[in-house]
Amino acid sequence: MPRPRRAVAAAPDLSTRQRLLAAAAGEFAARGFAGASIDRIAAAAGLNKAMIYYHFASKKDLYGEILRDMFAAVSVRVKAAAASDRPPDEKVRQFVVAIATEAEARPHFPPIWFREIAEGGAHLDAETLRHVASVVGALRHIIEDGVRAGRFKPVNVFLVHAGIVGPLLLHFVASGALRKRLQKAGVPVAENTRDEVLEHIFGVALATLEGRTS
Amino acid sequence: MPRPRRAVAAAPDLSTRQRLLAAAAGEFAARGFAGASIDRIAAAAGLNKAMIYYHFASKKDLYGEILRDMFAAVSVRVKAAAASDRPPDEKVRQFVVAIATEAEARPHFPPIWFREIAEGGAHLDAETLRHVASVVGALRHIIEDGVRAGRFKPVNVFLVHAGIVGPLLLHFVASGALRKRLQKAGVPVAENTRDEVLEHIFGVALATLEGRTS
DNA sequence: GTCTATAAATAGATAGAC
DNA sequence: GTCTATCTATTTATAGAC
Repeated sequence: MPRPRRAVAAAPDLSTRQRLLAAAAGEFAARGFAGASIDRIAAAAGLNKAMIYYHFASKKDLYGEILRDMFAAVSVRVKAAAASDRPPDEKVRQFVVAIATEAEARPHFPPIWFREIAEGGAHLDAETLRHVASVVGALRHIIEDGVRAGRFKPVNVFLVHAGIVGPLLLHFVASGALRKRLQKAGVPVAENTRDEVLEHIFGVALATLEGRTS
Repeated sequence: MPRPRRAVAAAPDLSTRQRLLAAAAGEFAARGFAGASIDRIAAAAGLNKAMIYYHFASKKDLYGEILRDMFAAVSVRVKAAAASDRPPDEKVRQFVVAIATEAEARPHFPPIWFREIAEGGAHLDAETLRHVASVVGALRHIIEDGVRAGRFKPVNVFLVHAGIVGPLLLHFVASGALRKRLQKAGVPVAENTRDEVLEHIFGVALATLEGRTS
């Protein structure tokens, strides 16, 4: 049911804008920034490409908005995990769940993240970089709290971060087209449920932090 | 000092071909398949773009050769690890070292691998897919041997694989431009040596296989 | 807000001289 | 083997009608 009347005249049409953002996310995920086509994005949104330049300043700006949304969402959820009053191991679990939840909410997230890593973060603007930084920062706080509580060893943040994010993104990305391709090549791809994978990754991170991995 | 005379007339000029392959690897790593430009590859090799079509059938064919070289090299080294007569834990260490060694021998390897994962392996031909499959297969054999010897628990291959390859590639990629970008954003990027990272990843994999992570 | 038409640059690929 | 010149399609982006 449509709202009976527009509240204010100036408000931009969110529906069109978000259709463009959704179509763009799919295109950037499938082909990368340089390979994505403004024409294809517009067509996928059922619109004309002139509409993209009506709503966004440039292809780079459009891509930047998608990146900002992704990392802002992760940042918020991860900081909430770090700020919770649960014990250290539960915070680590929440950290893993935070990344998984936002990745699942955006199918384009894992592939775009992978590509952005491959490009050395070339398209991350200052604000997005702060969000990325705050994700690592939140994990560092979780570890430091655990160390203070006598539960964790002071393991390097980047090793823990890579041990969580690497396998997690790999799982989500490999659940798609790559899985089918590998199956056709004779690789017996196992059926891990989402919860099994999360529990495994959490268990590995906890073992690392509790000093059971060396 | 140039060789005094060409041995056989038909032999293709390997030097030029390999200059093109090296330049292409850099371009594909930096911009992805769709974003890479034949013109830029030729210019980076100090040659003309017509030379690319003299040595390769198409852009896709050129990219395919780079992918095949990468995964063939990893496959060979990983199968050697699986076939060695060392104890199970040493085979796991060799598996980690195998991936790291080939990644270090090719700076373009980690970014291209990440991008190919993001694209669902869209550019992997049948032969390259067999190489990828054999990497997972080798790890599966290592795990099965360890289980038979009573040293490992029967952990899912893909979980172990993701736990090794994810963090490893992340480390190599994040050692480049991304590290500098994050440092400028205020993230105190730690200085992990190559050996520390490898030892950590090996330790985590071993803990997983020995059932110390749950 | 949405469209068509178009500009201007660049893409992959080929022809043909040397 | 290596080059210049060129073909054709596609690219990002804009102008201007409605």
